[in-house]
Amino acid sequence: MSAVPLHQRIRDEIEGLVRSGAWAPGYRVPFESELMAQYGCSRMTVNKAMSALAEAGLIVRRRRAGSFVARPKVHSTVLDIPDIQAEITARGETYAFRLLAAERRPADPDDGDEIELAGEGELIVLRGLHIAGGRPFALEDRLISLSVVPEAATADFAAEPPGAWLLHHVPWTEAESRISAVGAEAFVAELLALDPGAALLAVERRTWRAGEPVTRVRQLFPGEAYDLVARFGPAR
Amino acid sequence: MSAVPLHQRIRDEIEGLVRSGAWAPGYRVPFESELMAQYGCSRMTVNKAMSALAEAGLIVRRRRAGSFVARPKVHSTVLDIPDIQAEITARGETYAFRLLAAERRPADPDDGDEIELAGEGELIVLRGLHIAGGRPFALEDRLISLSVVPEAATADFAAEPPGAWLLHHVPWTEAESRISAVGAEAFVAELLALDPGAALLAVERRTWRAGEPVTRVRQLFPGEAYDLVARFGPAR
DNA sequence: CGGTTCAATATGTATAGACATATTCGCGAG
DNA sequence: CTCGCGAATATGTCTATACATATTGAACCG
Repeated sequence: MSAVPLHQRIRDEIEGLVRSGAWAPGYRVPFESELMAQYGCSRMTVNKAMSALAEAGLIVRRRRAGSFVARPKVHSTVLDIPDIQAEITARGETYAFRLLAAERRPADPDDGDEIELAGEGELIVLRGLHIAGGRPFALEDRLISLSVVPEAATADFAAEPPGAWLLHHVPWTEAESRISAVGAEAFVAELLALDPGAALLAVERRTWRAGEPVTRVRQLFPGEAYDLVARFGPAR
Repeated sequence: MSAVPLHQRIRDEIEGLVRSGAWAPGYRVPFESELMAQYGCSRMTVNKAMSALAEAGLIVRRRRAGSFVARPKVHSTVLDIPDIQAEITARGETYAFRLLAAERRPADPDDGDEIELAGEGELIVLRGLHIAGGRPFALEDRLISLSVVPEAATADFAAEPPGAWLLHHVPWTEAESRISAVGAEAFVAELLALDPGAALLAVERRTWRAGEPVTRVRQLFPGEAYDLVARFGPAR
């Protein structure tokens, strides 16, 4: 009853192994000859699957060396506000992250976001301030699921901001962003050194890895300070 | 000196014909057998090119019938705020567009945006208000290049808002969006029925077709009224 | 010891042929 | 005239084979 063509099945299985993290970036995917043996098919069939994965950017192929799980480009998924730190230093400004609060605890049973992330397990709950050129640049509130990302328990988010840390440690995620504009509440205005009511760009992003919720972040940017740029067109 | 493989060349040439609009949506692409003859190669080579185009969503293939230039899904390019009208009616609210100003003229020689769009030719310059459920929803300022889209000269933008009209008449575009938050100026606040200084979501989008600039639009949304949602992940 | 050459190897491209499958068209029966 | 069925057709999948090309590692030589 397999209406699924073989090259598709090979492709899907490898894609699953990559996206789930079972094969980390840099891992050497089996050679075409090995996959031929494993699936009992011809090289062209394996090749079709692997070429498609390479075109999709999940693997990188090198003659004579083999095929490897790609290291996702930091800028991969457009608009992701990929890495505020990288963004700022690329502009030539100094960057700092001030961790305002950090705790580890189970989900608040009244908070849907927290329950979705933590399940029965625990969360990391963070608040921090991104600082560019000495001036406040963004306020960030973040939740991280410890059941999906146990390594987060021992990460030092004062040294490496959580966004950057997650990008480096949890590749191949999917994300959904909601973007809106809000006026600054009093305590936010104070933290960002703005007048109360000033226009802020609000970004809320939720991220999954192979269907498992990884993190949820809310970021507030002074409206004038940040332009979110998204470009759509031919990938190559 | 063609380091370009043949299947890639076939793919690129067809992609160019589609993206430039030379082959409109619905056009029947030559059969594999015809392309075999045209390029003097085997069917597998043609097939590789066509399969890739199909996967990229540029063409649709139907057994026995042939291959056709795809009709781009309105929602294709994420985050494009594709069609405000469609968005609003999908929510079950009534939609209206009030055209506040429309003119046709050469580019202002002091305005870079206008010159880029018009070149030596003329522009359509529009201002309009999107209205949802009887209340102002967005203010839109738009430029359209008449040299790239001559049909725009005879379009009735009071009947069909310019965003929707362009989506239906100029497929296969690329776009770049800049998103920020601003406080409402007095005249904007009045048009949108808000207090001056209220937080607005500002979207500026520029669109190209095969490298030619098509349109540039600035839209202002009441921050609380609109959530821009962008989702990133497996395309299929 | 350093550098060059060369052969081994994994992927890249292309071919010809075969059979499967979905869809359409036309023909013939009712 | 309509319905159903079968033949024609374009794409979908897969095989076996061949040669090209980039890269690596090791043998070889100065």
